[in-house]
Amino acid sequence: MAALSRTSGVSVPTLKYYLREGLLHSGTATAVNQADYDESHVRRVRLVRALIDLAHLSIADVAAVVAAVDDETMPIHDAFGLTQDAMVIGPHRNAEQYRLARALADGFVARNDFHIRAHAQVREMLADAFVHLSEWGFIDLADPHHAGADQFDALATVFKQMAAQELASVPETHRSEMVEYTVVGTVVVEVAMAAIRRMALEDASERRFGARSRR
Amino acid sequence: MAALSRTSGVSVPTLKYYLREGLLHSGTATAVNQADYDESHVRRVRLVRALIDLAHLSIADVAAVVAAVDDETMPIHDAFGLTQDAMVIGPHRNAEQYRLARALADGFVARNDFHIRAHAQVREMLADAFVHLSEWGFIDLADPHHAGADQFDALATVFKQMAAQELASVPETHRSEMVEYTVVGTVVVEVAMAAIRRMALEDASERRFGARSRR
DNA sequence: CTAAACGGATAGTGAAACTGTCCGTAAATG
DNA sequence: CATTTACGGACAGTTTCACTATCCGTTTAG
Repeated sequence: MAALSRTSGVSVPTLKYYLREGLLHSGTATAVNQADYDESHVRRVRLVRALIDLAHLSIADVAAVVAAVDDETMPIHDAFGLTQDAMVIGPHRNAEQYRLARALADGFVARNDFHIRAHAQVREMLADAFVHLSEWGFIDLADPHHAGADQFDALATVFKQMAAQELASVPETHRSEMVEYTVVGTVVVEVAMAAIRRMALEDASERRFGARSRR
Repeated sequence: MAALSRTSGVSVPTLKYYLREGLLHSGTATAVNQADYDESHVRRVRLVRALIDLAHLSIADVAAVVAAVDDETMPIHDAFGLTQDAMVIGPHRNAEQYRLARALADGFVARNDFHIRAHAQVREMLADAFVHLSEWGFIDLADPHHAGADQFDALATVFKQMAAQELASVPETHRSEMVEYTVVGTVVVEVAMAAIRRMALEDASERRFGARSRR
């Protein structure tokens, strides 16, 4: 366990805590007070830290994700869906404003032929984002063909291609490793994309407002 | 204040707490025990909740953002840069692995002609994401022309166009409103994009793995 | 043979984000 | 005019979360 702590950079007490909370499967016992941790444990700790540090998930949500990863009877696609639901950002869900946004989100899904579950939480994630966007005047909930709509549809096309490529590159190994790979891909690429977009925004801000800074 | 609480959906004690922590400017006092809150306060609470709920910022980080928003002497572009630094996700920053990733990130910035500050925290955000990506075999830190590199360069091009359009649509109003608008745009559009990408991933997962679920 | 390390159980800690209570004043109501 | 109600401000209390520290019996290396 000390070795696992060293390679993962997580303290031994914290590893024990993860063990208790079901985030980490126990090692194979070699004696009453000795256990071996292998490569799968290293990957697991990395997964947990990625979900906590990058996706800001709570311990309980991470537990839900790893439960889906570890359930060997659950097909890959179903496990992936469950993990996606656990990782959703933001619910607001008050008022009829939300219902409008939800309808807009469902329309978006249908228009772009996304094959996703009817109750996929990501629909609410998008609807919530729509609520915020409308509150600030980025979009108009009442108008399905608002200014930004084609912008989002264009993104849908780009992301569909990228996602197909990403899923195609998932190695055909053991089921749980494949689920882990897709889950990590979801959150880490998301952060990388966010970083690139923020760079583009700072660049654009420099081009539009930079001159004012240099009096 | 009760009215502000009603329209914003945030409890009165919480608003008082935000007032104490400097997240909310006080209203104009009409008497010793009476203060008026206007539209700017509603927007401010919305901004705070967006940063907390969507960007997962801590109260302290939100305070840093609103300080930049409120400092009327600070040019828009500088304020935006400060807020970007406060919103960064993820630092890892251990080992030489990180230095490699940072070099890769800087190369990416230069190659795509991003005009961003040399010490912009978003560089570390991207480098951190690169570390995670390499740990899982998505990219190879040693090889600057790894498989995913052109993928990211393509995103850079797309995001540059989107960012230019987004910044161009910032209304020419008061300085602080313009900064608020860009900050909110950063985080909310990010969530919307993440949702769309996750939809694309679930869609791709259905196409690749769905058949296995239906035995 | 002894001392350090191990795994497991349980209790404790510190920070963060609220929440509840009290108070003096002031406006609204009858 | 009297009284109830709401207000803003100060400050103490609470809850949750993510760890962290301490014991304990075993075991294994020196």
